[in-house]
Amino acid sequence: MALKAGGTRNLHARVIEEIGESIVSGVLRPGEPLPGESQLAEQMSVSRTVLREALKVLAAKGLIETRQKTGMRVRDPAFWNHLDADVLSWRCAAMPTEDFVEKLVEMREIIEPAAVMAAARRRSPEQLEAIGAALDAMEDAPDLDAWAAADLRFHDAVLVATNNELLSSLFSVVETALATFFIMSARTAKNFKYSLPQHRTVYEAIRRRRPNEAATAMRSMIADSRANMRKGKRQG
Amino acid sequence: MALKAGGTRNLHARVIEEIGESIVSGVLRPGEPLPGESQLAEQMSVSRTVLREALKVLAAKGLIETRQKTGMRVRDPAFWNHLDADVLSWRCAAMPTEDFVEKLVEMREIIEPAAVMAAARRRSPEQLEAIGAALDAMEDAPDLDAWAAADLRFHDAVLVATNNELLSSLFSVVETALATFFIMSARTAKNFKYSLPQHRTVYEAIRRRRPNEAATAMRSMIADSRANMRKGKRQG
DNA sequence: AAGATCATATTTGTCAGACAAATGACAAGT
DNA sequence: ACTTGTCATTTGTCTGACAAATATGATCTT
Repeated sequence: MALKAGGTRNLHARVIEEIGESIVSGVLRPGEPLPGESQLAEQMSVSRTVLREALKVLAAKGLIETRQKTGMRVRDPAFWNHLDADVLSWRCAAMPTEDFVEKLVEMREIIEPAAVMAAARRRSPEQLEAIGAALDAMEDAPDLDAWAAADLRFHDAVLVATNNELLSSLFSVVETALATFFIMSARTAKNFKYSLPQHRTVYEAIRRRRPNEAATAMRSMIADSRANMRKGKRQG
Repeated sequence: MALKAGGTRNLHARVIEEIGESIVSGVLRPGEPLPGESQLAEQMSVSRTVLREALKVLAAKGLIETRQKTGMRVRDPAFWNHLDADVLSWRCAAMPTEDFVEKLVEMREIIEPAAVMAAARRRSPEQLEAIGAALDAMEDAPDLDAWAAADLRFHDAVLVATNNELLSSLFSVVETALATFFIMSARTAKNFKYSLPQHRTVYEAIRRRRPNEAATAMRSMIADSRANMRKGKRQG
């Protein structure tokens, strides 16, 4: 959610990020043995205690594997928790290749139409209202940033309305990763197309409990979003 | 993947599991402050060092939040990494309610049809062969366990063939959680319906690069699987 | 010479105690 | 009533030590 300020975090957080990024970005290759704890701790100017706390977290994310005497090794990417928010963000920071963005967009194309269908069936009145509030915020948005923020809230509200926390959790992970690219693209796209009418169509379909209508509207919305990204890419 | 043997793991692993399960199962309610580190460490008969390593991991999973002076608090479930393999498995251990299984099945219904479509478009020859190998293993399966294992390999091979590690990662998390319920159900279902023909249809559709055929076959497969679970439930 | 067995050194795992930094709570002053 | 400052408590970090595991190489056996 909030952008991480790089300066005043705890030490282990910095260590986690530094090593994690090195692994995800490919600086540390899979199978490669890392230096011993003592050595690595000294190298990073932290105590072994702090380093170990960081290593445990990285192990929990599936990035490394540690055995006594052998030391630590970078695990094969197949074992990484790709859906971990940190892993994903490190990957975004390191690998802004179109290939990866495509994978994220593909996830979104799978999740969101299914999500609006579920939301149309199961949303509560309060959840519907939350979606409507985000929609209003988009209409009143003074600038692009406010619009993007409200848009995110809109999609988030829809996902919450599915009443399936696995689904909303998945979306939040994917979406925060996509948001960076999205904002980037929106900024560069001169003739950016605000897809408010489609948002309203989605909202209405959810309100009237029409799963199929909601899904088709959402699909066309995503198609536009994709087009916007392409446009931004060409101009950037 | 492998079942965790409870006995000889490292201390912090045990602490992680114990606290994590307590949180996910609801014994420790959200917002509730945990005892201080020193006290908690003594209470669990481990050093503060070990306890802290465990707490960092739990914090990385979004389960707890720690601030100086205030201590630790259990975070609201909205912040949990529901897609974390551990969180999910703890939840399965603690909450075998039908409600939760429904959510898992819903995820599967969303993921798999989309996945086979992607696989039909992008699979490599090697990936196709892996799917076929799993299919053969299912045909030759001597007992239910072997059949279930091969079935899992089949679905896994399909997901890998999407060439989208986010998708396969998601599936592996959901599926391992579902597997426990699935095997349980299969055991109790006397007239269990082996859906091999449908598996073959899926395979053929992927081989011939027919996304839509693959998707419909997969959908009917999942529908049968769901019916089997219901059947098992009634008889168990 | 080849293989099995064992000793050892190295590395992670765990522990205990200390101090630093942050911060909520409360007292004091305006 | 509000601000300010002190204080105590809790987490954050460091250090050094020992236990447990195990890869490596030496030694012994065949």
